Amino acid sequence: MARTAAPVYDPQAIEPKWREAWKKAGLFRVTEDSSKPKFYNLVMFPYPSGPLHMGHFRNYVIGDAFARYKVMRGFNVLNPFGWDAFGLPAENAAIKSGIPPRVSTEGNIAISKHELDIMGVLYAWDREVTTSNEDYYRWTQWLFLKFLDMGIAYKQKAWVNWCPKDNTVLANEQIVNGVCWRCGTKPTKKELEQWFFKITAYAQRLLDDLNKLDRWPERVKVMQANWIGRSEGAELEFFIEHDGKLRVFTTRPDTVFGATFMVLAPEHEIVQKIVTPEQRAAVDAYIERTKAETEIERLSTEHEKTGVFSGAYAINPFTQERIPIWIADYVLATYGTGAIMAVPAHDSRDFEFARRYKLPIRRVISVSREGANEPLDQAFEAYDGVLVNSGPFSGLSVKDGIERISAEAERMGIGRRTITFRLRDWLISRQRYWGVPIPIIYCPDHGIVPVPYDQLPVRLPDHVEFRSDGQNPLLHTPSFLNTTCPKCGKPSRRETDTMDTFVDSSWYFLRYADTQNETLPFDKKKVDSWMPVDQYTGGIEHAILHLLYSRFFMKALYDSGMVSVDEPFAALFTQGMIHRNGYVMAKSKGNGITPDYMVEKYGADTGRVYELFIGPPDQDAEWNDRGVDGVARFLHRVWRHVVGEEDEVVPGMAPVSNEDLARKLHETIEKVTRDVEAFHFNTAMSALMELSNSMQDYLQAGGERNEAWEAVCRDLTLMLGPFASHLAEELWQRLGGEGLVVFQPWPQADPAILRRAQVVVVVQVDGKVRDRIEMPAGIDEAAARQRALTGVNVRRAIGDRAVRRAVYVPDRLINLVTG
RNA sequence: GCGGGCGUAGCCGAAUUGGUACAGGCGCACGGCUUAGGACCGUGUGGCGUAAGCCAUAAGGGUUCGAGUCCCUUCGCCCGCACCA
Repeated sequence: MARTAAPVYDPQAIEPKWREAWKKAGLFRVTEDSSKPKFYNLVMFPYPSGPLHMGHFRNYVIGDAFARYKVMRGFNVLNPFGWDAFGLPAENAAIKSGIPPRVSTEGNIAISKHELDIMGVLYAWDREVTTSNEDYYRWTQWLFLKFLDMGIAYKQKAWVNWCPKDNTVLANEQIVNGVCWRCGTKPTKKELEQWFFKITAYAQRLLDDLNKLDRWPERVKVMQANWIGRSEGAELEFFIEHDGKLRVFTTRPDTVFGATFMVLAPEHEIVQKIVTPEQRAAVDAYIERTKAETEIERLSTEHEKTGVFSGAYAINPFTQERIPIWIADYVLATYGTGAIMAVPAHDSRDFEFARRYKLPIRRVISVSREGANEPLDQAFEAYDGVLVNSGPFSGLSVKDGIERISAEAERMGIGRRTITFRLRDWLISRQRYWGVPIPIIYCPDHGIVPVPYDQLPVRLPDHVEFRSDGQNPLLHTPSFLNTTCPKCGKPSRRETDTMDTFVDSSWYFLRYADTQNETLPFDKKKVDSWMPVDQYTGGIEHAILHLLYSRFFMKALYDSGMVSVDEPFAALFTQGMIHRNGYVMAKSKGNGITPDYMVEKYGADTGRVYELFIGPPDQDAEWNDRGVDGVARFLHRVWRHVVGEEDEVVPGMAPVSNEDLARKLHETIEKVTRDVEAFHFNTAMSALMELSNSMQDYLQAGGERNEAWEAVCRDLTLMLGPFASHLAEELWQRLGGEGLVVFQPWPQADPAILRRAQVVVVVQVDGKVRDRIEMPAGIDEAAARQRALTGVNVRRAIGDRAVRRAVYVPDRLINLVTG
């Protein structure tokens, strides 16, 4: 038992030098003119909040491992990183502490960078993008002006969601479960002049092109489709008695004969015009009441439907009946036309409302013509019925009824078929300081004047006074506020609103292609050579917001001719979150494991491999401190096998041949390759552990550390390259390998070695396993059957019955059927 | 309510196309090494049974030579949307 003084695995001693080596070798420093095929690998860039924990690192480790793997597979890999650096936390901190956002943000970036570095997560740092830097946000402003030119940026007075805590407006997408996505406060309503992007102009394309995204998770596409919310139907006009008309949107024009009243949203502008003197007091009181209600209360399905009669009547254009016009907050001002025709018999909400206010309910759809006048105890909403009580249309199917009544409304000049989307235009104004200034000037003579392109950027002043009342400091910064009109030179005022930070993140992946450009946001050729992103990895929380906005940007830029593809992300992977002690790992929960702790206790590689091994990457996973120990043991064992010289022989072990070990190696190469391509990193790590176990068996059975063994060591080392990257480099060097692992070709499985001479065929009798017999590979059915019948167990299981037939799966299984 | 997904050892989880259920890790047991160790190294580990074998993938049924995988019913859990006319 020779005990030589082989060095032990000491991660802290070896890791720093390999990080230096990668940087020195220019890992991920790329240009677009390469003979290799391009691969754009991207992880969602973060808001720089300072210290990172291992929960954050799942994303970065997956991205880093995949990028390194693709380099080894011979791709020219663009693997950039940056910082989504504008945003409220820095500004709120400034109000509390007085530290300017630019200072705290830069500090946080430095801290985060350090943590990425010590974990061996490396990027094309020469392409780093920081959205709060002038050389980035001037181009965000440039794109705003471009959108203005294209007519897809506009300013409008609107009732908007206002977060009283953050003191700013919110886009519809930023209200999650009825509360502010950032701070959880219930938003209120305010009527303000605001800037919008016309994302609704792209609704149909955003919906249709989801079909192109065959490498996106189904659930993300479903969420986006639901969010876009396309509805086919018709707009119909109802005359208001005495004066005017009312347009409604309905998906069920076939039920128009059952419209027994109308409902307006309280905010509908016609309300004030039609309300009668007798009802005025009641209507005003009702509107006041609904204003006081929060969005969450009003939108709840449990919320009992309330309303008030306006005093006015409309005429149902098909029945000529006088029907009352009500005002109720279950109708939303922002969807459709803000008004509906109520068909209580066939809409559960109208039904509930009619019951409460004793309004007539008339059935116009029935399963058959006979059941026409049976009373209903709930709305009949099904599409499989026939029209009844509908004049000349009675007897038609719902489908035909929709067609014919829509056509008739068009002929009468009171309606048209139309499509409505749930998606609203994107409200981008924010009444806050730490964001991209909207490049607009208000001139007393010329009104809204865009800042000319060549006068960009509109600089965000660093020295402002933060106010405890939360008001935008820009309003109180004369040097920013006061300017002159670009058209006439008169004293004018700047727009003080800044842009939603989701604007910044809607195009950062394009800037990575051309970060140094000083004349344009990006050069078309450079962007075209990298886009689309081949693999995008990030959190599911961006399923709608960021991913929808970026798709919109890409389509708008495609239309402007600035880019040649109209979908930004060809493949999307959304990783699950890491929990610990029952909670999502988070600084605020105090359950975070820091990279510094991991590096100090185990080394970066153990942390990297554990992040990959912890479970299926698309699912949430529980951090288990003992599981980390298991991974550490695995890496130590690999070291012992590859570097060590100790004798590991255990008496009595069955010998493992070099051939068997080589086959295991090539099976592993095949499996790890397939798993990594499919993002099954957990099973890829398992496969590497299995190979290590086989190497252990080989040594314990007295296998020599011969040339064949060394070949196994080399390929295992290469396969560890993307994952336990530092360890792999060290092993590679000790094995006498040339250059860096990350620049070696990924090992290839050799079919000749994979091929077995002998295979174990499972023998079943009537579907139950009775034997396993070694047979020559490629054996035909007749021969396999003959051999299968030789087994004692098999013969006993068959007994005196006859084998009626056999099902043979070549080289794997034969099932003898007696029944 | 609508839409999507899931249910496998004590725990996290494996299982191309329907073809040996439970790979890998944790935990546990035993052994080694140690003054000692909850460290490290090794061996074993679904249940019942002396064994042959039988039973096991939420529950029940179906299709099939064969079902964790496909179909139906029920139960449970998770996620998304939720008065969108």
